[in-house]
Amino acid sequence: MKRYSPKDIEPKWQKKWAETNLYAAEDYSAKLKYVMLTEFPYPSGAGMHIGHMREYSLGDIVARYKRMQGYNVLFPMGFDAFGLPTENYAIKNKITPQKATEDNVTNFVAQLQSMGFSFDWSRRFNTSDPDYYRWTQWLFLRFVKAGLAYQAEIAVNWCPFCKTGLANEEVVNGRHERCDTPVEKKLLKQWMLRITDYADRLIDGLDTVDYPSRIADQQINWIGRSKGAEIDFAIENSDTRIKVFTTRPDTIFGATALVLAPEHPLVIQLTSLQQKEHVNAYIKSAAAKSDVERQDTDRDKTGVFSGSYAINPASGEKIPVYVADYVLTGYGTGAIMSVPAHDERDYAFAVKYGLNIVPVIRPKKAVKTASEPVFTAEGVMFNSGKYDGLASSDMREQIVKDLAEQGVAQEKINYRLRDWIFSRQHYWGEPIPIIHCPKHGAVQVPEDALPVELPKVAHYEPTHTGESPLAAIEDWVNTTCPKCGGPAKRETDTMPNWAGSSWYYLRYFDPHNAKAFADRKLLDYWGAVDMYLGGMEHTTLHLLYSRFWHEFFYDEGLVPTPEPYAARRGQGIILAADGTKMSKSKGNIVNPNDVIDNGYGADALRLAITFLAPYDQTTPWSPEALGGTFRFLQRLWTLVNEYVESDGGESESDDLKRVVNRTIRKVDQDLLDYGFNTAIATLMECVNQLYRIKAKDNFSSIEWQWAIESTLKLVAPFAPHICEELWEVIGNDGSIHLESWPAYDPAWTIDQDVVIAVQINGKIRGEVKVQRGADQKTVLAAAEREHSVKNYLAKKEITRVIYVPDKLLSLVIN
RNA sequence: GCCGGAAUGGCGGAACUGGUAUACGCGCACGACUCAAAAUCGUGUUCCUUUUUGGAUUGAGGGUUCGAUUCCCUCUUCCGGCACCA
Repeated sequence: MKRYSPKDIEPKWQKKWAETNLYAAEDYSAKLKYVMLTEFPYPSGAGMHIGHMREYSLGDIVARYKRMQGYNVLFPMGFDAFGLPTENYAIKNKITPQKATEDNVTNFVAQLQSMGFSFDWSRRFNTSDPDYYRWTQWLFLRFVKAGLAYQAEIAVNWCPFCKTGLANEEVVNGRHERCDTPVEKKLLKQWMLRITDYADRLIDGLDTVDYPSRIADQQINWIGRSKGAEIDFAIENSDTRIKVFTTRPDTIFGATALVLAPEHPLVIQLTSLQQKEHVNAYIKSAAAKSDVERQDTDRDKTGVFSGSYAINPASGEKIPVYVADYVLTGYGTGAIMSVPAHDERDYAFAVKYGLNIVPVIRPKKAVKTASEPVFTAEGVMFNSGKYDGLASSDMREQIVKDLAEQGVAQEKINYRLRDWIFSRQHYWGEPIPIIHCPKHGAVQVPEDALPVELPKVAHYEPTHTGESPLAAIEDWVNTTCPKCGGPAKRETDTMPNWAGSSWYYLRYFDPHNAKAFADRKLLDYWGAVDMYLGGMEHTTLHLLYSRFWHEFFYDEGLVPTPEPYAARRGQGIILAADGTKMSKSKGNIVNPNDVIDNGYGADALRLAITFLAPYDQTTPWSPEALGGTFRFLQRLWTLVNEYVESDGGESESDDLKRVVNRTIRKVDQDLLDYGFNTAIATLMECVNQLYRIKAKDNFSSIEWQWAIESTLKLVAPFAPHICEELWEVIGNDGSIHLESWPAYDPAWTIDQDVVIAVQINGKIRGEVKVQRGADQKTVLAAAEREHSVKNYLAKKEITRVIYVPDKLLSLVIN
């Protein structure tokens, strides 16, 4: 018998699968389609570590399982090639980003192939291919045409290290999520996408798809829909009105001040002569603060009196107008009514500046203990004129209605979500297909002139000026206006790296189409992605962005489904063995190729990654796990080879049928539930059991052939190389991966005899073996004969008997 | 502060709608094979006490129940997300 040597068999089958294009998906098959999508990787210089391989291993298991179940499976792979890391890598290595991408992709493909994943490589593309980004540009122009892409001069989050503007989603705690540099504000004219128009759809659409609640909740949280009202406050001795947003109109009688963000456009106008100096100084100091400082919630509230007064439209009271930077510009109206008695922040501010604190809501039930200074819950209104004695929750809308009749209020929904800043001041991205004409303004590049290709140049380093390096490439920038033919300049900003990934799954359906981003008939055939597996860290970035694009495309009639992904799952992160994140700087990255080259092979690695923990759980890597999965494969290898070499008689074991039928049932169920780790445990148990049975039984030609073949089929999605090899060893032609998934006979998954646990006063005191389906009387009689039980029953009276058929007998005695 | 998730042997983890807690794997111990080691195979392995018997045990405390890892209440710790969003 040959030894199990992955080094010999794995490359052999990888080559054969590639040559026969074994895993190619068919367009328009009579079979049911199944699109298994795993997030495509960013081809960095560092290569992939085993964390990446978790995602693809899981996707591959499902893809192979579905294929064996008779689905026409599309399991594609491509590369999300545009973006900063490649640009930085290229600058560092003094090569072009094009070359860097090519090198990195070659490396990535080799890594993926050495794992034996069943991707349909014929559909592969890079988002940086002009044939691909042509359609990214084309789709962007659809946003422009629909008025969902617009230019605005705004204070963007600027990363001084990466030298580019960033989207809201890319800033975490005031820092750039990729490089951890604190972001600055920079006033730039930017292209924006109106994702806020889709805020409600992005929330409501979640009801129609199968996402884990933590993913859905996170998106809902991020969008941050809150219902409230906008209320106008008149300024004393002036026609000016200040609009505030509040979710608690019911507390309006307690509003004892108006507070404006320092950036509010009316601040200057409202500032009195005496206060001018103070207010100007305050605005200046607020502007000097970084986002990190301003977002620190522990910070003392600061502010300054403007010198003006407003009139509370409900109470008619005169209240002071303050300027304070705890009020944010860019959310709501940038102004609030301050209700110190019922809001923690307003309370802290009021205490510091000596503002009136007027309670207007009290708890429904009188509380004996001293009430807290701030009462933020619902309650009963008082100090509130005609609303006194009514429930605050009931009156919330009524007050708005009443104020609306006076023309000073309206209902309003606000979102935390901001529009998506879509311009980046870098070379390595899709050029924004716009030409700026002195006469016609921003003109769209005509469809037949797409793609607007990136010029191939030697120098593309980012600038400090906020301008893209493309601006310096004169013969590219200077062009003619598509409308009038006069001299014009190209837009020099590029798209963010989230652009290409916002629609890539659609391109897999028709990757080589030169006439459209994808043929409509193919889009109709493949439909929504059936399962999308990816990282939790993309929930409020890529996943949200691509849902937005897709929902827009649906409205434009470009795609057949309102949502892109019918189901989504997020795999957990694999940490280093010490429980910290794998990172290049710590040098604790585990490279899958090292594991493979060490002799364990891809199959053992795939099993180890999957067996480690539930797929969605963050878990530390354990190198020892490889030993276990390798031994399992070795045992499988030996078992099958011994079977081939033996010439037994008839099988005399019923256990054989039982074990295999039960294994099929359990693995089936586990794969349905994504219980990959328990599926592998079941397979290990199965092989162990087969060894035990074999020791007492003959290897017969029929029962054992069925048992061995079924077992191999069950293991095949998890460890594809060894099963393919053993499939050949036992004398089969063709690939095991195109075989049909084994079915089980339910009759053979149950035992004739069952062991029944006997509890006495809640404690297990013994067990009895009876026939399946035995009645209570029989079991009780058997239990009473059982000597371990007998002692407890002596001289006692059984007061109650609970019998769970085939499982347990519970006796209560006194 | 708000939203979500988790806590089970020395370790990773298992346990269906409340029904024999610790499956599977790692590690460890002992044994077989070997001159020896590795590899492989076999046996054992929650803890305490013990010859057996017995007792305790799923982060802590309480509750419901014949019976709770599972349901309810209170609390602790950890992880992820959001956060001066009015």
